[in-house]
Order: sequence, then structure tokens, then C-alpha cells
Amino acid sequence: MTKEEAVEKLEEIATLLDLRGENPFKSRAYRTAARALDSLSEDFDTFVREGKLEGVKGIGEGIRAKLQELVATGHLSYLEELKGSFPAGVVAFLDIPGLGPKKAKILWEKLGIRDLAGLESACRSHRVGKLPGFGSKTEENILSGIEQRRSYAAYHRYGDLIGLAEQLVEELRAHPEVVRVSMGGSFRRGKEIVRDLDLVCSSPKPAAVMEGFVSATGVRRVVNHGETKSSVVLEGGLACDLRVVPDEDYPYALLHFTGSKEHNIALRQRAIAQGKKLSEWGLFREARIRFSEGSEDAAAQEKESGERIRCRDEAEIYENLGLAYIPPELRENLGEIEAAESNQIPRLLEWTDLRGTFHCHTTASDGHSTLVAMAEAAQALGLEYLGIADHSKSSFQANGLDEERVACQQEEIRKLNGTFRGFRLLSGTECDILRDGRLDFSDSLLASLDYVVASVHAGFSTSEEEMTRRIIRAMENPYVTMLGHPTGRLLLMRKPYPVNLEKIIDCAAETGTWIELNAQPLRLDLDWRWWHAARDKGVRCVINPDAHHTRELGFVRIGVNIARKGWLRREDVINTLTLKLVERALRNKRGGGG
DNA sequence: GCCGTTTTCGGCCCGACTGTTTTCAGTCG
Repeated sequence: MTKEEAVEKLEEIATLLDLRGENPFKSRAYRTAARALDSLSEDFDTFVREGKLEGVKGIGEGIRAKLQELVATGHLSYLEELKGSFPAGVVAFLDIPGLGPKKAKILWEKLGIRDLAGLESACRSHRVGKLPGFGSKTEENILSGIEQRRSYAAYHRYGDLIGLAEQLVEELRAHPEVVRVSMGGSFRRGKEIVRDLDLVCSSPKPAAVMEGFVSATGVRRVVNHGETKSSVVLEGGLACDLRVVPDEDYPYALLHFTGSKEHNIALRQRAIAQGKKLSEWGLFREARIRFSEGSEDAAAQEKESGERIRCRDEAEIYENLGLAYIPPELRENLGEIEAAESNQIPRLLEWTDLRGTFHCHTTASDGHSTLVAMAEAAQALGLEYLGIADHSKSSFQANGLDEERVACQQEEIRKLNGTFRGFRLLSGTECDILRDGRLDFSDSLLASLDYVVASVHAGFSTSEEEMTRRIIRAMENPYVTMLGHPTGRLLLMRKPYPVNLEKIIDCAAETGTWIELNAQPLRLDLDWRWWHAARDKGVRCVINPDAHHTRELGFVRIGVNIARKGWLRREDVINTLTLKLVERALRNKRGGGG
């Protein structure tokens, strides 16, 4: 029994208790216990067996007994009993925005609806709107929620697929008949949302490689199984294609299957203009009709298919088209071909360029790891500094810190800093931007901190003008160092709030306020599409993990991928600066300089 | 279900918004 499994079971109990309409404080107790458990660093199984649960705050007698049962037997009878009182499909109602436990319970009890399909038809036949507390608007909202959920099921978040993608590539690489292998498609291009995974590999014995691929663990269904191309559906519903080619064809196939389609079209047009032809099978000198010498006989005409220009890798294909190598992240036909033509492709940011990061949470607010644990994890990652930015007091739901607790944390950080060598914690805050654009703390408190992340966490349903004004007002405060997750989007879950990003970017350039590239896989906010233009206006990017757990510090790597996609170089990103330089930058920001 | 200079009961985080009502319940962050 792993800690993660136990945490999941406790959270499941909490959800089911909510659905059953039990005392809300009871379900909260289970969630608190799940959180307490999650932040334990010891081996869970041993920890429970050795009776060490006693004394863990948030886990009392009752939950302790259940965890002991779980470790001893692998089962939790209480959870089984709860599960038995509801159709499993009812739990999915809670994923529909606007439906909580109370309404889900009513839908099941009064109308006997057991799953989303039943819910949909009940809304269409207007049976839902007749229930007390429900109306026609609710029906509409439920239907659009179901529709949204359905369309999103075909998409996956980039950050959620990295581990799986790396595993697939490694498994293929380990196959004795595989020569070269790479991920292709939109995943390789670092798109924040992907539909499926495309793998490309080379081998002298494609059939053997294919056999291994379709019978690999984790394959739920084989859609196509051919000599050179196969498609499978993996556990979890993700579609995955594999293309196997002879090694001499590999660079062309990889280029082709990496895309984007728009990039490929532009490359092909360029090839044609140069008297060449580019396809997934090769780059050819123009095919032409050659007349046999001395003969005008049509039968003597010899058709030549064109000679393939031998390229050992993608870089050589670009070279033969008169282009500098274009990294996959830039292949969107958004100016990269023109840049490559004049040798203006930038040296993109690398993950090893990062020296530190800001915007991390601890157990003081809604994080799951302590301040000390976060500091240790950051040092293990080789960072020189780590900024702590717990929530401010208005974020009640996230246990935001008030002035007094901020002061305590500052003191704690000050003491800890005395114990480090070559590493420093920076004390900050993720300060709420209030509805009128004021900040959640006074200027004097903000001034006492090393830096301030200003973010919007509430009041999303407002006009674009209002939201833009609100954020700009916050950014005009000289103590605001950076703007956190500028659009508030949650990929595949919540749309961005309405905001005029051009004005926000202009304001950032004027005030010298940094803009965050929030590297939480759910957010990846600000979107990569804005960064090239923001950079050209002189806006500095700061890549933050928004980590709520030590293991989430690694999110910065995903942030680096997105930054690359936004054409960012080392010099565009603040947290590539050394501690000494970043401290100077923080002071300069307050001095009004950029 | 947890917790305790309020200690074995009674509180447990708060406010805005939406859609439903005609004063408020449910949901969300």
C-alpha cells in the first residue's frame, strides 16, 4: 500500500460522504487527514505498521484505525460500504461545473439518474428543471458542462503525458532491432494540449519492432497493426501511433511526423521553389522528363523519379533547403522559416540555465510540504535560490496568511538562511489582487518582503475592461514584482478570465513588472503564443512552478519547454540570473528601474 | 471526524456569485 493510494482512498471517502449529505466537517476531516498523510516523507507502509500515525496532526483515532486496516488487509470496509450506497456514475456529476454534492444527490434520489448519459437525457426532456432548486438555466448549464467534458476527453495535457512519453521512447530504444527513435507530433513540438502521441523509429526489422509495440504492457486496444505503421489505444484512452522506417528514411519521416502541417507545407513550397521535392520519404532533386539523346521517339522518353538528397538527420534536411536548424518547438510556421533563412533562430532557453525560482507554497497556506522540505528539495535540484510565496489572507480557502503569520514566516526564513551555504530562501507572498485592483496587504508590509507575486484568485466573472483595469492597477504598485498566472486558465477545465493581454503586456513593459510563466501543467499561463511579442517589448519572463509539494518543483522543466515554444532565450528569463544578480534585479524593480 | 490556555462538547474558513427564489441554498475559490 503506497501513500498515494491511501491518500486517494481518504479523498474518495470524503467525496462520498459529501454525496451522502453527511456533516460537512466530517468529510473535511477526511480531506485534512489525506493532506496530512500526503505531506509525510517517511515510507507510508512502515510508518503505519510501526504505529507512528499517533501524533500526526489531523489524523485521529477513527481515521488511524482505517489506515491500519488498509495497510493490514489492503481493503477499507468503510469505503466499500460507502461505495455500495451510490451508483459509481453519480460521482462524475461533481465534475460538471455548478453541480455539487447536494444537487448530485437530488438528481440520483428524485429522478433515479445513475450516470452522465441519464443526466443528459433528463435535461433534454426538461425533467431536471422541474425539481425544486433547479431551473431551465441549470439544465442549460449541465448540458453545456457535459458537452465540454465530452469534447475535452479527446485531449490531454502536455505536462500529464511527459512521463508516459519518455517511458514509451525508452522501451522502444531498448528493443534490439531499433536504431533510432523519437517522439514526433505536437508532443515533440511542446504543444500544451495534445490529442495523441506519435512515435517514429528506424529499424532493419520493422515487423519485430511492431510486434513488441502492440503487445506492450499498457496497450488496451490495437486499432491498426501493420508492418510499418500501427495505432493503439493506451490505458487511459490515449491514442498512440508508431511509424517504423528503414534508417536512411528516418530523418525525413521524423520531420514529416513532427509537423506542424503548416510548417511542412511551407518547407515543401520552399523545396519546390528550389527545384526540389520534400515528402515523408525524402528530399529529392526535381523529377524531370529526360529525352534520350538523338531520339524524338516518345517511347524513348525515360521518366526519372528524381534523385534523393542524402540527409543523415533533420539538420541536414534544413541545411539542404538553405535553412538553419529549426528546433521542434518553433515549427508552427510563425516566422521560424524566415528566421532560419537569415540565421536568426535564437539559442533557446535550456532547463539547465535556471538558477532559482519564485512562487512556491508551503504548509503555511495550502502547500503539502514544509518550508524546510521545500528548501532541501530546491537545493537537491541544484537551485541557488527559492522564493516562498504563500497565499495572502483573502484566499481563505487556501488558508492564506495574515500580516502576523507573514511576519512569522519571514523570521523563520531569516533563521533558516543563516544555516545555508550557497543557497538562499527569498520571502515573498502571492498577494491577492482584490476586486478593485487594490492588493491584499499594505505597501509597508509588501515592502518588508523580498518580492511580491500578485495574482487574481476570485471574481472571474467580470468584463474584460474591468479585469484589465484591475490587474493594471495592481501592476502599477511598485512593490508588485511579478504578475502571477495572468489569465487564470486551467487547461481542459476552465477558460481564461476575460482580460486584454496586449494592455497587460504594455503595462508590464512600462512598469518593469515581470510576467510569470506558471509551469503548473494545468496552467502553463501565460500562454506561449504571447511570449515572442512580449519579449520584443522588453517584458521579462519568470518561470515558476507554483509548487504545492516538493515533487512539483520539477514543473519548471515543463515551463522551460513552453518558454522555448515562445522563442525565449536565457536573457529573457529572470530566473536564469545568479542569486547576486537576481537580488539586484529585485532592488532595481522597487527603485522604479527595469 | 478532529481538536483542545474555550479540554470531552461545540466549534470547525469566509465571502461572492448564480440561479433560484421572494430571503436563500448551493457552489466555488
